[in-house]
Formats: sequence, structure tokens, C-alpha cells
Amino acid sequence: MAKIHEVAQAAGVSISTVSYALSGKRSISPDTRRRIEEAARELDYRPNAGARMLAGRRTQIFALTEPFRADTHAPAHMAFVLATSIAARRYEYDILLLTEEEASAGMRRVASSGLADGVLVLDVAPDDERVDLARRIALPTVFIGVPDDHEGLVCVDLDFEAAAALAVDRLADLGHRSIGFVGHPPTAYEKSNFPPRVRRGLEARAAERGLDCTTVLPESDGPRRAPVREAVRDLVEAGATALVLHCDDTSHAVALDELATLGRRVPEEVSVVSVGATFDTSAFHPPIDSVPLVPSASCELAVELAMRMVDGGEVPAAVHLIAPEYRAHGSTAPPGGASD
Amino acid sequence: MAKIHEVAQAAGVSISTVSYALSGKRSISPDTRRRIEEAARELDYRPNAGARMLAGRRTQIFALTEPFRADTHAPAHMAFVLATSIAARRYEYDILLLTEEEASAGMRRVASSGLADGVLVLDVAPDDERVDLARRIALPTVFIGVPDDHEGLVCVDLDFEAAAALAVDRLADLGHRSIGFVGHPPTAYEKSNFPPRVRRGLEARAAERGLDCTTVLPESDGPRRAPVREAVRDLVEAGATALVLHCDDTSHAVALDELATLGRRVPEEVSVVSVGATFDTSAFHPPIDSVPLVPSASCELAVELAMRMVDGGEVPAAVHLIAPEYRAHGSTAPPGGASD
DNA sequence: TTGAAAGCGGTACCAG
DNA sequence: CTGGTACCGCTTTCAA
Repeated sequence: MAKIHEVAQAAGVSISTVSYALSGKRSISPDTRRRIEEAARELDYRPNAGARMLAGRRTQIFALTEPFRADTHAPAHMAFVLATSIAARRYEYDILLLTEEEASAGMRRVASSGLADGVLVLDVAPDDERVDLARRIALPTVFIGVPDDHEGLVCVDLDFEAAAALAVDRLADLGHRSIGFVGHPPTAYEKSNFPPRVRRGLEARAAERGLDCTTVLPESDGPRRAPVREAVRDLVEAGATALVLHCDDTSHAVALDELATLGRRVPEEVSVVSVGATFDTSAFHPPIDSVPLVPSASCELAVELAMRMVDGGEVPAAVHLIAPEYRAHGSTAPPGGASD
Repeated sequence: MAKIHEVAQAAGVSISTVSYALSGKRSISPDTRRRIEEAARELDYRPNAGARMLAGRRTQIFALTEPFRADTHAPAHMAFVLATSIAARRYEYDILLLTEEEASAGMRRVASSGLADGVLVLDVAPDDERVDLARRIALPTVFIGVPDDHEGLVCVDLDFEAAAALAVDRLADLGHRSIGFVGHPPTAYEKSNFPPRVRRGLEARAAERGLDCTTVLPESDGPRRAPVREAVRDLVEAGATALVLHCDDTSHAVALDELATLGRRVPEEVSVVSVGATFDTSAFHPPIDSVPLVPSASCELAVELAMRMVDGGEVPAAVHLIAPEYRAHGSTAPPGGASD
């Protein structure tokens, strides 16, 4: 807990010189700078956080609001929190956690106490209560996800429609005419925001390309995930030559397992593509093509926008969609290997 | 972002009176207090965080270090983060996240910049690098978990040995003579700290009570969790009349499913007890008795100890074990219902 | 290129 | 019971 005064003394300069040398906000003679940096290192000096907040105009802190909902998918959520933290550190920013009830009240709190320079909103619900709050407070706020009513808000998200369309295009280009879609359980299409976007994008593009597309939204409970197995079986037996998956990792594994059980080889007999996954689909057997949801991409953009806003830059109050990317792992091929 | 000055003006008092009225650190006439509180509410006043850190001696922030290891169990981890945050808010403290590489470097950083009043260490590894760091920095530090070398550290954790012993006692008291233990995969017994403690506690108490105890540590991968099913089958067929589970939730579900498949009713033919689970074992079919690991219990104690240390109180540098609690849900009964 | 000094917005001591 | 004010440690003018 060395103070700037001690560093100044050790380097034989004034405290303002130390401040400038360390912040780089004005030119310092090479020799002086060297002495200051050395002294700072020796003393393990770091500017006092409180003093810096008070004197400077920044807290160097972003608040991260995350209402741990009951239906929150923990692994994905963790990936987003981690990605946010890493992205923030690139700008020397720390993350302050606002959870549960605090997710809303906390926003108000950090705003009026000046504890944070901005707010990042995670785990966004379609009718998120933080939407109104974001409009009310003065702090720069970025949503990672898209609420139904996002008028005037800065939002960041994967372009799920485009992601689904990309998967469809791949399959259509390979010559598939009939595809099956295995989605999340039905409730996910009300509680969450992105499942409907995937479904919409998929069905729209399938229609455009003239593909038959059958959607199944199996429940995912039970130790055997029977509904998923059944869905896969039905789709394949009904003639689908390709499956698009938008569901959790276990359901992915179960779907592949069921295909194996049915004796349908991937990709020779059935092509498989995953959309919007945050987990590693190349680790499955066999590895699965993916149009992934990349937490670091969303979070990096979100942090970058937040930084721009903090710096007083202009950021369009709009949904900033991230272009999807197709990652091939060998699970797609032209149809025709199958013989019913 | 109203300031104390404005509140003072609105209430017609001096700023020091406002400060005292709001902090409650000295007696104020009821009338004055009322006027001040009203003014503060109207202006949505909250003391500026930076100013308070600087003038007061507290940041009102705890740093939470959590290296998101690859093998970290996300749902459990989230529960701990959440519990920590909630516990901290009771003392008007916020949680600052230190993740990944920052988990260590960040500790140094917050210590020398005075960004936090204390550090809470999550996801503790047996040979955790944060152990040395904790000894070096001046900040009050509490480990939620027990590293191998915990000399001089303040640690909090469930008494896993006692938890396992409690499960054994229950079964022994009911008359069981032969029990099976289904644990985590073998690697967990090196990477994590508590699995060995459960195993030790279980086997020791089983020996004391003269029970036959067979341990199996099945791998938990594969969509069907075949190793877990096999373990359950083997144990039951070898004559175990009760199972103690210390594994993830999916393995619990699979184990129960396998018992159902084998036609062994719970608890008439096989008793089942879960040890150290963070999930809700009463939601299984059938509901399962549990000696749970309760995140809120650990985190509340950890925060309480940290607060005491911040306040300059004496806290023994030792492992603070939390007594386990048996939660009956009807999955245990005397043996003997089975007829091979 | 460098230094002196005025705040930043509170807290808490010292008076009254 | 209340007010005045000296800090807290840093950033950033303003001067030199």
C-alpha cells in the first residue's frame, strides 16, 4: 500500500510528475521516467483505487448484472461471465457482480453511488425488468442479449437468424432436401430470447431454399432423455437426411448416440449441424459442424461498446448483431448414403 | 449522483450532520434525522463510492477469486458465487470478480490498490497457488475450501468426513451390514480436495461400525453413463443393501434409473443416501436422503469471518468446519426387503 | 520538462 | 445535538 508520495520521494520528483509518468498523459524525460518506474516497481506501488475514482473521472469498474434464474444454463453462463471479465481486463477494468434481486436494485445503487462506469447486462429475458432501469439511469449500459423491447438500448448478440440460415445453406448446398430440427424444450421458447430466433431463421431459410423442414422441441429431462431419442428416430425415419441441433450439450450427445444406435453413420447417412452452441462440438464422436455462439465475441464487443460510451464516444442505440461463422468438423456430406 | 452537500442544503443542516445521520454513528434529533432522510430519498442520494473509500477506511468490497478451471462444476460453482454475493450484501458489501490468471495477479492488485477490504477464495485446489499469495498480502483472506497446506490460513468448509460418517451411521442404525459407495471419477480425487475427505470419512466410519463397504469410482462420461450403471449393478448384485452417492447430479439420476431397471425398489430393497450434493436430491424419483453441501452455509460463514477480520476482530487461522446435517426424504429403510 | 496546489466527495475529529 | 474543517490519495489545471 505504498502511496504516490513515497514513489515521488524515492524518485526525487514531485507527485504530479509521478502521476503523469505512470499514466503517460504527458511527456517525461526518459531518465526521470525510468527512475519513477523503478521506484514504483520497488515499492509495488499502485494508485489507491478510491482516490483515483474520486480525483479521476473513472472507477475502472463495470457492473455485471446477472439474475441467476432457475432456468439459467450454468456452464454457458459461466462462460459469459468469464469472457466479460477477460474482455474488461484488457481495458484495465474490473467486474463488480450484481446478482439476483440486486441485479436491478444494484444497478440503481451503483449508478447513484458512482461505483461503476457502466453496466453490462447478462442473461437477458424477453421482458427483462432491467430494460426500463437502463433507460432511467445515467450509466452507459450494454445488453448482452436482446430483450423484446429494446428501443433506445445498446444490445449485442449473435445473429441467431443468420446462424441458423448458415446451417441451412450448408445443407442445401450439399443437396439435402429434407432436414430435421431438434430444438430446446418448448418452455425455452417463451422464457428465453434466442431459441425463437434460431427457429425463425431456420424455417425461413429452409422455405427460401425449398427444403422440407420438420421441427421437434423435445423435453430434456429424464436420465435417458427419451424425448430426444424419439425425436431423432422419428425425424430420420420420416426421411430427414440432415439434422440441425439447437439444444444443450447432453441432448447433442444423446442425439448422436441415438443415431449410432439406429446404425445411421454421420455424415455418410445423416448430416448433423449444431447451431448456437457454447460448448465444443468438435469433442463429440464424431465431431460435429457448428455455427457456435461464441461468448468471447459477444462480450468483447459489449465491453468495447461500453468503453466507447464511457469515453464519451457515439454508440448507436441499436442491436449490434455479430455475424455467425461456420465451423466445419466433418459431420456434413451430400445425402444419398442412406438406404431405407 | 446527488452529493452530500445538496442533501445538507435541502435539509438545512451541515454536511457532517448528514453524514452522521445517514451512517447512524451519532445520535441525531428525530426531527433533524427525518428531514435528512427525506432529503436523501428525494435526491436519491448515495455516498460517492470513491470518496467513501478514501475518507472512510473501507471499500465495502470483497474480491472473489475464482479460477474457472476446466473441471470446475459450473452449477455448483454458480451456487457458491451467488451465495457469496448474497451473504456479502447483508453487510452492504459488493463482490468484485477476479477470474483466471487474474485470480492470482488480481489478488496482488486489489491488495496494493486498496480496491477491496478482503478476499474470498473459491474453487480451492489441493495445491492452490493462492495459498502463498494469501500469506503474503495484507488483506484479510478466507478460503472456501481447504487446500492441502493451510497452515496459518482461515478456511471454511463442510465437514465432509463427518457428513459421510453421518450417512454411514444412518444406514448402520437401520441395520445395514453391507453398503456400496459410488464416488466421483478417479481424477477428482487428485484435482479436488473434498472427494478424498468424503471417501476417508465413509470408509473409516464403516470400519468403526463394522460394515462391509465397497467403493467404486466410475467414470462419468458417455451419453449413457454406462460406468455408473455398471457400478450400481455390481454393488447391488454383490449384496450391498444400501448405496451412498457422492457424485454429480446426472450420475445420481442414472444410478436411480439403473436401480429401477434392476427392479430394486428404494427404499424397500435398497436404501440410498447422497453425500455432499449441492443440488436438490428431493427432486429425484424417488426423493433421496441427503447430507448436503450447502453453499449458503459455507459462504455465510466465510463472509462473516471476513467481516470480523476487516473489523479488526480475532479470527483463528484454522479450518472452520461446518457441521453436516441429515435431510431425510424417505430413501432409507431397514434392509431385508430384497429377495435375490 | 517539471512543480505547486486546487479540488474530487466524503468521514470523523474537535469544538461548541 | 450540531457545525466547522482537516484530512484521505490522486488527477489535473495553472505556472514556471
